[in-house]
Amino acid sequence: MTTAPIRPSDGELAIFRVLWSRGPSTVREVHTELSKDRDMGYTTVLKLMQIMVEKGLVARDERARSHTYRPLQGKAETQRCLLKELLHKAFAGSRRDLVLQALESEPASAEELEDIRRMLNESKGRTR
Amino acid sequence: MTTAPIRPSDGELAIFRVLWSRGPSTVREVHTELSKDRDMGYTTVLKLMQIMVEKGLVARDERARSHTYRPLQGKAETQRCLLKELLHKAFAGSRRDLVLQALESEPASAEELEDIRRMLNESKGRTR
DNA sequence: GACAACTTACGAATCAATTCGTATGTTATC
DNA sequence: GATAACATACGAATTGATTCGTAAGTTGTC
Repeated sequence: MTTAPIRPSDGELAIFRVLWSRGPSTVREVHTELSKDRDMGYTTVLKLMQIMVEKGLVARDERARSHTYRPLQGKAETQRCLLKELLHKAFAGSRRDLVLQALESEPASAEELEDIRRMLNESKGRTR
Repeated sequence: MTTAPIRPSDGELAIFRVLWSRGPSTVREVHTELSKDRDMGYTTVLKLMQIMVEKGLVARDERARSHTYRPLQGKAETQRCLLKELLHKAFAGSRRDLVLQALESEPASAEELEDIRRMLNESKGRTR
């Protein structure tokens, strides 16, 4: 991908979440999935996904009657984009502070902390 | 602080940043500070800070002609709030993924990585 | 006291995101 | 082929954040 990732809105992000986990999906499938969390109309999801096509966030396959949508931005890519934004807006660019608060943001399980510690130590030396 | 932190908007966050670093400040002081980054009118900042008073984000001391504003939410508190939100919206609650992407979001200096690693190892066992 | 400089208050325009109703077209089934 | 079920298209209302112009009050200086 040559273009920089675009910061999706909250609604768009919710749709991305579904597309990332399910793979290419129809509006109905996405709507069904999202309905588990919050209550929203079918056409609301449809409209959002149409807008995402316009913005180039997703591609639409119109061959079938029910169009299929597929994400044009990767998950990791988008996550980094959002994190970078927050890093600058709320942490004055200090990754250290961000990680610190991330670990205190909610009670972390011992395993989770250990997992992160391990991951970090394994990447020793892998500085870009 | 008994009340849960409120998620500030981008503009509000920019003002918080100034108040956190300068301490209680007047609108003029905040405006001067923010003007270094982007161009915005004085009354824009004033209005924003007035809204923040209404929302209970800042307290206003009206004794002097130029009112003085002081943040009612702490920095760490607010950062955790924002991170928690992003954690759920974009990382499906996986702190591990969040930390991972945070470290790859931009080239991290060797010292920075080392610093984070140290911090993490020192907190060994401090699971809440 | 008149004037310049500064302050707050506040209404209103703008913009993006979100939401949904309604219109319209397609498919399948009887 | 009529009907029900389901699809897309699209206009429009709503909401929240942001922006700023203008009015009106206060202060200090000549």
